[in-house]
Amino acid sequence: MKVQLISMDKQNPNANIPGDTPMSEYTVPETNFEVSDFFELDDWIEEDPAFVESGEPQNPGYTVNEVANSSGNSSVYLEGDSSSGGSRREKKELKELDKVAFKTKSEIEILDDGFKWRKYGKKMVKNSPNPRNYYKCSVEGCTVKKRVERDKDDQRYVVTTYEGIHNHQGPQL
DNA sequence: CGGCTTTGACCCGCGC
DNA sequence: GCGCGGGTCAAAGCCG
Repeated sequence: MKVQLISMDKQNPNANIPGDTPMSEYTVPETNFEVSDFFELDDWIEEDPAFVESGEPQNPGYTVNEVANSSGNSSVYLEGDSSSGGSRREKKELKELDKVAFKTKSEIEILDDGFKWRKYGKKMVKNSPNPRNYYKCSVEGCTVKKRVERDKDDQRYVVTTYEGIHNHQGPQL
């Protein structure tokens, strides 16, 4: 599983919205923003062959996933079961999930990335004095998850980790 | 009233 | 086998 760290610091002027950059570390001049503002995810990675080959259904998914996919392993997240009785056991279906972490300098950790999230858990982690929050895309059928926590070293930063692939285009409908 | 938070309990994998 | 760490569930409350 891969984790990409993208740090954004308004101090750095040489910011550039990725267009075809290697996505390792970007610096975006921002103050208070919305991820969706500078994240032209759609054209950030557009048609990643690997992504396409992974047999994704309808969707272009979200960059986040594509980024991860380009890392080499495609992942198919099957929650397997939308019927009743589904339980956590279903999860074994999961392959390796791709993850992408964003590190953002921000006061608030609820950055609006255009999707509607439903929080489903909070946890205090050992290596950090800060809690970690768990969110899930509230679109039916979409199993994308997101985790948000403050950087333990720099509380000014917020680390957001996306996991999974959206099975729908834009934000919730 | 319906959807989302909250929060403690529960579950699971892993290391000892 | 047990305990710990981390992730998830779900009941109840909150808020629009």
